[in-house]
Amino acid sequence: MKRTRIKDALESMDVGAEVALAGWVRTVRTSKGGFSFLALNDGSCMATIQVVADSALPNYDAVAHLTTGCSVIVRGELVASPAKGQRVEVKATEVQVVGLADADTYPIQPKHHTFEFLRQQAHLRTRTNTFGAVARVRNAVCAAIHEFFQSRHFLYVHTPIITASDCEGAGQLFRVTTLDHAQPPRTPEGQIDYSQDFFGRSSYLTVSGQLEVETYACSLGNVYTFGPTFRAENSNTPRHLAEFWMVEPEIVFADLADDADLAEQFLKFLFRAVLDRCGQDVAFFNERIDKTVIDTLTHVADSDFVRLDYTEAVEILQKADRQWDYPPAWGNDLQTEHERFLTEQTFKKPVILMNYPASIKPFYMRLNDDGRTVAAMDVLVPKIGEIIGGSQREERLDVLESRIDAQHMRKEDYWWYTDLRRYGTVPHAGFGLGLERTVQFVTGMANIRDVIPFPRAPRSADF
RNA sequence: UCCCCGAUAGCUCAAUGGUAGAGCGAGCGGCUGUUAACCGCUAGGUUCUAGGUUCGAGUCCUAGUCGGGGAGCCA
Repeated sequence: MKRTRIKDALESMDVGAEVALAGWVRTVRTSKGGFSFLALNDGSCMATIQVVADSALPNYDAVAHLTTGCSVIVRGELVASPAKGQRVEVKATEVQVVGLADADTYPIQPKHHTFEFLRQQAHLRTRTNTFGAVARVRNAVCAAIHEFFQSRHFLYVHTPIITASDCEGAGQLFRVTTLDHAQPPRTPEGQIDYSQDFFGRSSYLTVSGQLEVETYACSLGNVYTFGPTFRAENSNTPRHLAEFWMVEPEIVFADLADDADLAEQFLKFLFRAVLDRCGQDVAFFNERIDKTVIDTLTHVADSDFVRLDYTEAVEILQKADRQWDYPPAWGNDLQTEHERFLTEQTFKKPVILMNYPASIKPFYMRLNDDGRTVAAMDVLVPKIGEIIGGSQREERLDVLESRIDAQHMRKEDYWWYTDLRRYGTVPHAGFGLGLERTVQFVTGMANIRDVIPFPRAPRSADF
């Protein structure tokens, strides 16, 4: 059948049009006067369309007993609504009941549910206003990510999900193995012999596509990866997942300032795209979830990001008139309370913090001329905190190798990575943007587990 | 992993150590061009689990499980 999207019927079709709607019943209001009102949703938009079914329908008795969650196909005429609340409604000439939903057991009721409850019903929660809206916004963000980079001629690169490099330095890794856990092969020393494993060595799920994507950047120009990422950290917070999606652009013949400019343009593009294309959904979030979302998004999209050296930030924090749980000190990483103070109190807009102490950052970040800081950059936004982490990469072979040594890593594991510096090295830079944190920011959703379809977190891998 | 808080009807929540309730949802009836409609009636409970204190525990104590918030790690 050729379906009429409810969004089209509501927004752009003329009275008198014949429509064929298909979707799920949200609420039913039956009058004993011989007609029923069905509120129908098909996911194409936030709104439901009102279907008027009367007793002239041959199966009217069944229609009048529809309940929340039933699926139906409705054919009829789009007519002007005589009552307040909607421009148009559908006068049904046929209501085909496709699937019933037993009201005694169907978990989604036309009432408020907590997000904690709906997380246990993740397969059905997209039938609610909130999760339908989250899904549409997430889709819009993903489309905008590709648009932004494609329109700037960045090459989309698929970096591997499974990686054999066992020390990328970005957190705990999930091991990938086909060995028998009960009886793993052992080396003469009694260690598990991973040389007999599937890949002939230890392998893991990736924590970042950055090192691999640098190889494409250093031959094909500006590139980006966009895919799933895995961290085995025991993080139990509303901002962390064990499986999440990350966007990682890499730009060549570019330095940290170029990187920061790209990050700012990128975020503004994404926020503007959501405001322009998901108006109904964002309006819903602004009304029901976080009353500041639209103001914040608009403000961020229209204002210049602050650029601030780590060293200056520490000075600002030390002079601030407030008590810290952790007093700021040069050489320590900034605490969440510090980051939020800078972006929410001091500047009231996104802040790009740059040039962190080398001792607290990974080996691949470029050492600055002062010898004690690296060309790192974090973009901080209100409420979420760090949404982007990036850096200019160390392109000088000797400096890179000494940094690898200093962090007690094995140079031979990075032979291909250092080759990029050995042959035709170029200055380059990049960053990582957490997709879910971005969706959190634009929707105001407080818990990251509610902006990904099936969240994976410690002790939580249902569905 | 650490700190704090929580777990009672399908859902959202009440209940001084003394007979476990309400709203919503569901079923039935009434009413109505209705808007998460409205009115009435009915059904619906191992108060997370295991111990303990007490004449008596949803309530107090101990341990555990699960969930939420904060912190750390980070995107």
